[in-house]
Amino acid sequence: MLSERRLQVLRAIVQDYVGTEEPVGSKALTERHNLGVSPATVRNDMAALEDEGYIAQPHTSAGRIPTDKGYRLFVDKLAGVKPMSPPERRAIQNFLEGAVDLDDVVARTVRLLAQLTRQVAVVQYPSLTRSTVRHVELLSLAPARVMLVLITDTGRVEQRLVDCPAPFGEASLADLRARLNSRVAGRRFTDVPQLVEDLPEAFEVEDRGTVSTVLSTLLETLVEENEERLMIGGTANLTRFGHDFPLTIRPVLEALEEQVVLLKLLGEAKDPGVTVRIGHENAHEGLNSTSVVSVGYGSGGEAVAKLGVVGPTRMDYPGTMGAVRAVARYVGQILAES
Amino acid sequence: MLSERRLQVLRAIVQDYVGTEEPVGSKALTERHNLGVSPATVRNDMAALEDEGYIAQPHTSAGRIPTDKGYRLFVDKLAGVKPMSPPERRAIQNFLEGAVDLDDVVARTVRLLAQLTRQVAVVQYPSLTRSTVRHVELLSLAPARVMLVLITDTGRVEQRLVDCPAPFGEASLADLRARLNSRVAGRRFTDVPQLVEDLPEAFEVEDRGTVSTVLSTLLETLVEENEERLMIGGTANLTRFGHDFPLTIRPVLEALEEQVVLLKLLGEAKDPGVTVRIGHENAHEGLNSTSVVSVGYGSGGEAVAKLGVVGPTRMDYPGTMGAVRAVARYVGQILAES
DNA sequence: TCTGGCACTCGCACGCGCAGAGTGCCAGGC
DNA sequence: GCCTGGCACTCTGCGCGTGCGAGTGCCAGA
Repeated sequence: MLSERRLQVLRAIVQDYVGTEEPVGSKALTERHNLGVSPATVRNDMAALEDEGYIAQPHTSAGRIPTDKGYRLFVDKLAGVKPMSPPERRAIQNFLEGAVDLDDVVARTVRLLAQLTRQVAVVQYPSLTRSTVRHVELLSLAPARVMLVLITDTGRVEQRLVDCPAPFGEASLADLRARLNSRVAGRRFTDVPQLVEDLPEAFEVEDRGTVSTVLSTLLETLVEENEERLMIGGTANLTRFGHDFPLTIRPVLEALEEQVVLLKLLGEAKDPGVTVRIGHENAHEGLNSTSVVSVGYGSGGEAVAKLGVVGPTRMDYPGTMGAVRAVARYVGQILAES
Repeated sequence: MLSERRLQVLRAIVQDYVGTEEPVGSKALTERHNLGVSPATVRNDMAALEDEGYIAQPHTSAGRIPTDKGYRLFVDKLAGVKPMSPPERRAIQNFLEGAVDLDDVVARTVRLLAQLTRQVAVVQYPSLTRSTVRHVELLSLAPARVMLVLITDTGRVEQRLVDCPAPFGEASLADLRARLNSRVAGRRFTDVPQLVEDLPEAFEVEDRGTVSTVLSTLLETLVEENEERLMIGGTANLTRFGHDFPLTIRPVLEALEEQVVLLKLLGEAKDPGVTVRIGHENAHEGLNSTSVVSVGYGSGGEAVAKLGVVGPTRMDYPGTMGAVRAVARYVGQILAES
């Protein structure tokens, strides 16, 4: 177990390194933080911290920098979440309230997060897993062609073209529309399959094929919608990564383009609060020198999606966590209102 | 006017520089291209080309590199568009045909372009300016709340919530839906405003306010939709920019995030064929060291949107132009089929 | 008009040495 | 037992000078 002072030393190292981006030595530490002890003492503590794997030296006789393990301890034990100031909160709220539709909400959220944290922001579109169906619309485009429009309670709209195995009359279509909506409107996505299971039986034999086709398209759409979309922004902030960033930045850009990777990344965060994954804690190796700060957000009590930022492990964790948490909270409010 | 050989020298310089990324000297030129003359002669030609501003030396006694003006001449006079090989064409077609919906078409196109050109790809969503309305759907969500869903012939769906000034009955709603569709279905966006102008007059006085509100929301949506969306990809290719790229890459990333900038960029290309804007020809100064190769694409004869790539001025123009043109052609085909 | 030759100019890589920062360790003091 | 000041040591980074090589411009001759 580390003594109280050693923890303070670690905290000071993290703070200084995040600020200066340069390895920090014992002397500088005692000057900038009044720890009440001499550099020599700090040196001993640093040696101990290094033995434990919390800090490391890039090369002999340079200062120390925190390791992933060091950051982990810092985040877990040594630093809280820095709350946003009231003016910042107001700015966030104002900015988000200007949004005109869901796309705009997401777009604004991305910009906001990127600006506040000066890092790369990632925002997942509100998930439909927990969403409910608001309305299903069926439009006849041709005798054997139907357009299916799904509207969810989060305001998303998805459409699919359905080629019917047989011509389908307007009357049958209206019938299907009515039956379908009476069963699924207001219900959860996950409940829909069993709710419509026996629906084809209510129709004439010659229409059953078409009804089945429409239904299976609907189910596909529901599933597909769960493959979330997301939006990223603030990639220009990657240039602040470090001096050697040509090598670092490349895999990060590649990872950011793989939506699957990002979704998995956000998905891994299970905590109700802000989750931080540091360096090698990230499964994707392109992101081994980055940290991901993420949190769920949602209109009600339930989180319907996640958002977060990706930045260098050397980041201001308390500030970033505060910004991410605040933005998530206000986005949730906006979604609840609309 | 430059002699034939000097043009050949310029062409050789561009090709070598694009290949090696290093300033090219007179000796190397004569070795790699059999120009039939000695280095000394080439030197004279190079001096002339430099006087005319087609090439420059980064510093005294280094080789020459092409200037923007040199690339311009190269693109206009010295190089054609390199057609894709049949296997490449087949690969493009196969890849695009796997798309399930419009979003997927655009997403695949971006990936394809980025891969083929190894540069940053930008694809604009098919424009609605020339699109027509397929259907307008109105759904009653609450007594004084209507959801408006617009479906276009390109398969896009947009929805808006409308808060009505007064409660609006189901019957009136159905009436409005019918009248609206009979007027605007199949019509061009640009024609819609005058087509619905006198529509409120057909309704009872107490409903007119609501009808007007719905209509103006519809018109807003049409206009807003013309603020095109776009998708970008392949940003990881920016890392191949050059050795000094920290400074170069930053403004490019920033420009890429400003959709407005990109749209303007693509919009500037007026030619029916492939357009190339080189270095300082780009209005946005963050893109002064990049070239933009773009082309319109569309389902019919008309171009409904643009796509292109952004890369270093030192790029393989013939190959890039060929890839951009081929992708545009096949995307057009795919759109026409669906 | 082209060519070979020649002198010239720089940028760049290399080697060297120095200063500075930082460390580890040790002996002494509270 | 823990903290402190001192000291020797080890690196890295930087500035400087040098030599090399690539590339040029110019000129006289074919």
